[in-house]
Amino acid sequence: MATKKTAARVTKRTPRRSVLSDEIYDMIKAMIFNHEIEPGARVNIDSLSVQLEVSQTPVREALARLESDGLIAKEPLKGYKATQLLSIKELNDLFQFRLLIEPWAAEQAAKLIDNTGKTALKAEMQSAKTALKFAGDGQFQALSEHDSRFHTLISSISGNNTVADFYERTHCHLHLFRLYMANKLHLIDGETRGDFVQNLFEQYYQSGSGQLAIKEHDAIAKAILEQNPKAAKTAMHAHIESSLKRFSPVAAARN
Amino acid sequence: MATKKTAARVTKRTPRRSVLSDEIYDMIKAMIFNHEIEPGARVNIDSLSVQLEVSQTPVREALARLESDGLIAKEPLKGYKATQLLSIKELNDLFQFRLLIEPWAAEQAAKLIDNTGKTALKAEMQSAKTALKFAGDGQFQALSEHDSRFHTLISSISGNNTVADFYERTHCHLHLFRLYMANKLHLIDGETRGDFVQNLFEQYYQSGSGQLAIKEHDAIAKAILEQNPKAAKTAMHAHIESSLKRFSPVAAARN
DNA sequence: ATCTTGAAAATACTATACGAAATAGTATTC
DNA sequence: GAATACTATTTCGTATAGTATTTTCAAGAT
Repeated sequence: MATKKTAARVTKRTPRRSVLSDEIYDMIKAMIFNHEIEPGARVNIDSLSVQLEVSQTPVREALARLESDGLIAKEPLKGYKATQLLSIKELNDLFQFRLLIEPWAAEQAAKLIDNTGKTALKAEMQSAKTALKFAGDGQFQALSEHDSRFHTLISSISGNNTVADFYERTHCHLHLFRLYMANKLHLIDGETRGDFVQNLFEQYYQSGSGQLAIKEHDAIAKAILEQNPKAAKTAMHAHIESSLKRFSPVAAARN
Repeated sequence: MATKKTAARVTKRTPRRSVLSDEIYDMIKAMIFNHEIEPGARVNIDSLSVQLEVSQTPVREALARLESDGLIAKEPLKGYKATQLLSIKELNDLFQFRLLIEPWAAEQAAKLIDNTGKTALKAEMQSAKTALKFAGDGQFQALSEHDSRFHTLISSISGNNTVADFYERTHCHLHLFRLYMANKLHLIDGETRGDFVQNLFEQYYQSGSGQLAIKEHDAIAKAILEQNPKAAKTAMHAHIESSLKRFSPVAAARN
């Protein structure tokens, strides 16, 4: 009988990856990320649960969390809808917030980094460079993902979990990626300001600023690895300001 | 016609206070706030729904939101439990974070405040003083609520909604109040270190530091009302550091 | 023609019951 | 005494039904 039970257990379906509602949360977030759910679009619980082939319960929990993340908004008795793209002011506010915490985080990271951290930081920079060489069409996405990991890594090395946590909660790379995608999609739709937008991206992200961002990351990483707090702080500050300058025209094109 | 419509709406049963799950969210948060749900205690969906006399659905949504607020932790397949009290490190991290954003917010507030803001700020200071005169037993709670409103107000006057939002999400007054209450309750339970704790609170919160905090608030409010950004920034910085000093021994007593 | 209005349809919200699966605790076997 | 098997409890997800509210839209009133 023991054998029988064991056999039964072996044949049993995979032991359950995690909690379904967490997976649904990630899935919906991804849908927002890549415009499967467009900014401002209504999010219907029923159709989502049908689409994802789960019941409403996990969908509801996921949406509740996404709401408190500020990624979707709830209007009582009217339902959820994806939040709009960042306005110019919101973009500025967000980057001002980042300017308050991230330069400090970089400074701390330079002070406190250990060998594990150094290895991780070097690895991230290395993998980013090789990935960006081949990314091709998905280059901006690859850049965005690297950017997210890079900043997350530094804030975690800072040793202050509260700061690291709040950086995460900005979901800034998600917001920036949505801005990028929104313009890109308009381009595909063949809007007349296509040339402007096209120029913007080719110039800023794929050839120009993509490389520029990596250069800025290099400067930050270098300062941290050399344990030079002042330099790390300045480099991070410069990077965030420079990044804001790159994104402002994109947001402006939509406001 | 318009009249008729209005009439019909009036006779109709109350248009529904809001969404139940929002109310439940507030209720559970309040239960955490005042130790009806103790730190680390398990939170059972079923019993909560029975206790609050609602079904499980709104409880689930509320708990999902509370989790992303960091007030409740979820262990997959084991359920929810209230988070522990802040450790010394967490307290330090939290206050470091506040030091990064709140002095800046005070500075901005001093630059940008308008008449509406001035009126609100004066009113808050005034009502706090009168409330604290009469509060008696609930003095610390009154102080805590004033503190929360005061800092929220300033961060909102700063004009940066992202910063204001993230200040809110620290739930710092809730965490501090829990620390306070935890010690207070132990006192009631008659623990032997009662004298120590008693002394701590009588000295720091009810007579001493309660007044001190108000004095510090006064200095901040004055600087902002006089539109002196530099002074506002330094005053806020000093206040947060001083506040941390007041709470550290409390947290230390529990770690 | 514009504006109400009011029913039908769609959707959000809540309640409830059930089942599958995992955890935790207890008993049993070797 | 340790590994195993069994039981109880609890979480997690599903399904479904019913109510409340918003939305839609076409007929009727101004």
